[in-house]
Amino acid sequence: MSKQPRIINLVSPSNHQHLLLVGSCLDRAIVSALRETAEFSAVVTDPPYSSGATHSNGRKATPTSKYQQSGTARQYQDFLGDAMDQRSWARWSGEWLSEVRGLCGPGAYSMIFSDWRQLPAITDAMQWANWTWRGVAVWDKTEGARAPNKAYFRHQAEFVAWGTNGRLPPSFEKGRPTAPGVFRSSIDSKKIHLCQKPISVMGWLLSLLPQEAEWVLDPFAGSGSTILAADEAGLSCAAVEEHEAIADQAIERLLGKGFQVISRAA
Amino acid sequence: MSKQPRIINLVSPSNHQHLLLVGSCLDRAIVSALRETAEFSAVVTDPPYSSGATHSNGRKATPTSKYQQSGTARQYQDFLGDAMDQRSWARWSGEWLSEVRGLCGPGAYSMIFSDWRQLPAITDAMQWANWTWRGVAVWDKTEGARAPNKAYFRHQAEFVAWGTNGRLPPSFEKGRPTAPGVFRSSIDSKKIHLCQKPISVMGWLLSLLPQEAEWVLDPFAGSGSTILAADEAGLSCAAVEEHEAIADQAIERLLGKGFQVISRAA
DNA sequence: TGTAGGTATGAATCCGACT
DNA sequence: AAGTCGGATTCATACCTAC
Repeated sequence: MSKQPRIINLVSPSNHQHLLLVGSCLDRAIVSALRETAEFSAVVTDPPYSSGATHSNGRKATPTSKYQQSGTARQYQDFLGDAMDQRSWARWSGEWLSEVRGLCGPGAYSMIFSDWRQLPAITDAMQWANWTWRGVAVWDKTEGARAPNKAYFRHQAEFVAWGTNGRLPPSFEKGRPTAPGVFRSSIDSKKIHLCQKPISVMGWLLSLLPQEAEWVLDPFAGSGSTILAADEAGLSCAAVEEHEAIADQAIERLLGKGFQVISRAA
Repeated sequence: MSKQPRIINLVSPSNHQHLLLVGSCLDRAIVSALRETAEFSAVVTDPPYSSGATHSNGRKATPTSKYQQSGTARQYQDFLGDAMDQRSWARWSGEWLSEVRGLCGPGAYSMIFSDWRQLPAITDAMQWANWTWRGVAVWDKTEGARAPNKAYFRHQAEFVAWGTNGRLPPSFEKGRPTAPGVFRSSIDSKKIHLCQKPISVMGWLLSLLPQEAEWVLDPFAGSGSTILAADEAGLSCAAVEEHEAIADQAIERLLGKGFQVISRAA
């Protein structure tokens, strides 16, 4: 990993600052750049799942061939970190969860997407990394999910393991609505990333944050949905993406929404 | 445990046979009575969760003091098996899951309710007991259920870890609709058991079974919702309940629905 | 039969006081 | 000091009663 990571400084039409860092969230230079940025109020992210490994060729396949149905025209960039076995994945998850917790203030939230298969591993990893695990929220993808088999319940949900860095954040406004534990939203039909989350889903997660929250961290940025949702919620977001080509796609998406690049380092 | 467990033989208005066995599903006499009954097509159950909060209430002895909000007037029977720590609970779950698998035919389903906290433990236990874990279905209790904390996502879902005894059941009818992975249904307002599941929810689970299925097993019967749902689905159900008083409440409920006792053993 | 208003409820959770 | 106990909190919903 380079000593001087590529860092793109962005400003949104509504005048919030955001950061895109190209590299690994476990890289020392990235971590110190993040530490200089802010004390984060939340980690909201969708890590690579490394799932689907009942058969060995499921594990060997690249993500796009594994997760896309045959005949799908759209091509996605393969993303990194998806070929580990489950134990390595849990261990690796514990490491980045621990690393990002060090960048968070007390009472900060972590909200980590997971499919059903990795849910036990991610909740273990959260606890190893000293987050207080507090629940599992559900994104119901509704009709968009396909059934592999009539003998199956449709895998139409994704899960969000969530917790806090120690005690809960102290202050909450009166009259604030409570956040639902199940959120229904179909998958975006126009995606630039295989696992792209709808902005409404990311917005639902961010709705839990207290009013004082300022900065949100997404160590696996992908197409940048967290940045867009954070911006809508009046928050700033630092997003890390390891894959150059995916980071470029994210920047393109943000520029298309009227974001402007203020500076690039390295 | 007695050598001669109490066994109640019931017949429903639609003329299906059901069995209620009073005792533990790990008791030898109960297990051999079940073995003589049938080869089961599914295990559908809602075991005691032995769950609880991060704080002191979690260690309180009785389910009603743990799981009911303070200040509620409604009274329920406390049930057994809810005071284990997490390691014992996982181990115990593995044992009964293994025991009941021995009573099932190839391709039989297991569908086990869990709250968010025990979900990783129950999926581990399923796998230890040699069930093939195939997914997590979600019962969305809708807006009605809530924990009064604004810093929380509402704990409005219960989860169903499900799998099969080896390969999937072979034959499925053409044109059969697929079963949803998320099912919305509010809690029954008139419950006789603290954890009573709506019959519609149990019916959703049973809708996955192949047409040839005949007998369903519920090792933690509680108020007998599985029996009622099985009867509606044209299945027979053998239900085991350890707590005498709760078994009596279940019988009363079934008699109220027009079920008749044909015979009682012991 | 329909509508409006009142009330009890939730497989909790937190905090602080007490032993 | 660590463990235990008691009471406050929360709001959308379903159900009941009154009209």
